[in-house]
Amino acid sequence: MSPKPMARPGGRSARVQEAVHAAVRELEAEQGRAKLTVPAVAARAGVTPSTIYRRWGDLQELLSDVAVERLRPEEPPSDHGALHADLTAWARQFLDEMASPPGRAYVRDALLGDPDGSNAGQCSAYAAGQVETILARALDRGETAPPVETVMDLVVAPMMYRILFRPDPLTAAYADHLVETALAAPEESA
Amino acid sequence: MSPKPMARPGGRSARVQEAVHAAVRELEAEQGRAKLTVPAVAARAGVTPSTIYRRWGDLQELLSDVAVERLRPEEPPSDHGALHADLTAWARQFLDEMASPPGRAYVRDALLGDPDGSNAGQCSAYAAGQVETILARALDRGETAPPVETVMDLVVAPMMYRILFRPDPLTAAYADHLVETALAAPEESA
DNA sequence: ACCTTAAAGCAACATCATTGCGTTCCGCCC
DNA sequence: GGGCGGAACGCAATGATGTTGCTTTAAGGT
Repeated sequence: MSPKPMARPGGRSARVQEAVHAAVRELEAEQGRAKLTVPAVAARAGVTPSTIYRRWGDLQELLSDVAVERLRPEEPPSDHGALHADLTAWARQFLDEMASPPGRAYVRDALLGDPDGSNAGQCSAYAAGQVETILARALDRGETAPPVETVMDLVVAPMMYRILFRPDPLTAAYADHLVETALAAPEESA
Repeated sequence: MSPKPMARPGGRSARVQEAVHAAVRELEAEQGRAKLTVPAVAARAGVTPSTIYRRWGDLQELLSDVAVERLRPEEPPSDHGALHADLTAWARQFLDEMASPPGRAYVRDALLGDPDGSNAGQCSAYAAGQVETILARALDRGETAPPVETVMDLVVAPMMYRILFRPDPLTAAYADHLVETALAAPEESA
């Protein structure tokens, strides 16, 4: 649901949506979240506040929308020629991005203004898609690979849990450890 | 940080805090979250809105505060005489409570109004404490038990991840599966 | 019992959220 | 290609919420 279902996808609506999203990114970068308010975003985007309220409902939903867009992976995971190397590299990068202060903020925002959970589902789908790509490549090479669900449970979930629920810093070594566990696990799954 | 650090713990401050918390619970039960607003809570609690704004900052922090209180376990996990049975029973109950609509709401609230992450950390600490109790009992009996961190990573984290990021319903069988995995894991950890 | 001071009350003010109505412009069909 | 229907936007007024300085109360220490 990143871009809300637009009955009128082209032209002005699209321009407004882009302008508003850009305004959010700019204001966030310039003044931080505290100064982010619907009227402020509207002014920067050259739109009236009522437009934003009508399209997004409130600030949280708008931020959630923007956050999900930022969390969308921009390219498929890099190919290192072997499952273990691919997964390790991906997990490290994922942890790095998500555990960073901006990453944490995006995740929180995505979860926040999301009454039906569709934005959060989208985030999970992004990660699952990346993992899926890595595993499919491994199978293509003739390697044995665990199911996606196993990797989600053993690698992605622990990282996200710690990011959300624990203040402690996280290291690449932790990501490596989780990958080891996942690849050592029996091949069946939930 | 459930009860904010009160320089004046006794007497009126305590009464006000309790009244406000009670007002939140009542209004939430009576009218749902949509109608929950700071002035409304203040009116029900018999306080002025400014008191709430000063003590909690905004509605989200107040809700986070109340949510954490509700997530505090009320009793130690039940003792079934064996590690496997104890963990399975606890995991099922935990999943049941957290995956329910009110449970999801509390978790989200707790994460939400929590700039420094201390409330979220408290939630995690509650779960870790319960697990710790179960594992300590097992060791007392002479059973071998994995470290707390392993159980957090292999049982708690996957459940919370799915609760937060996926709309799909979760079953007791899933909790059982996670416990199996955790108890089958090698004894070392992160 | 007094003094100190954190915390609550009060009230005015600023800002934000909401809504009805008129206008614009997209997308479609003739 | 020109007009038609309707969705989305702009504008402006209104009500609700968030914010702040000053005053008053009462808890806790001396």
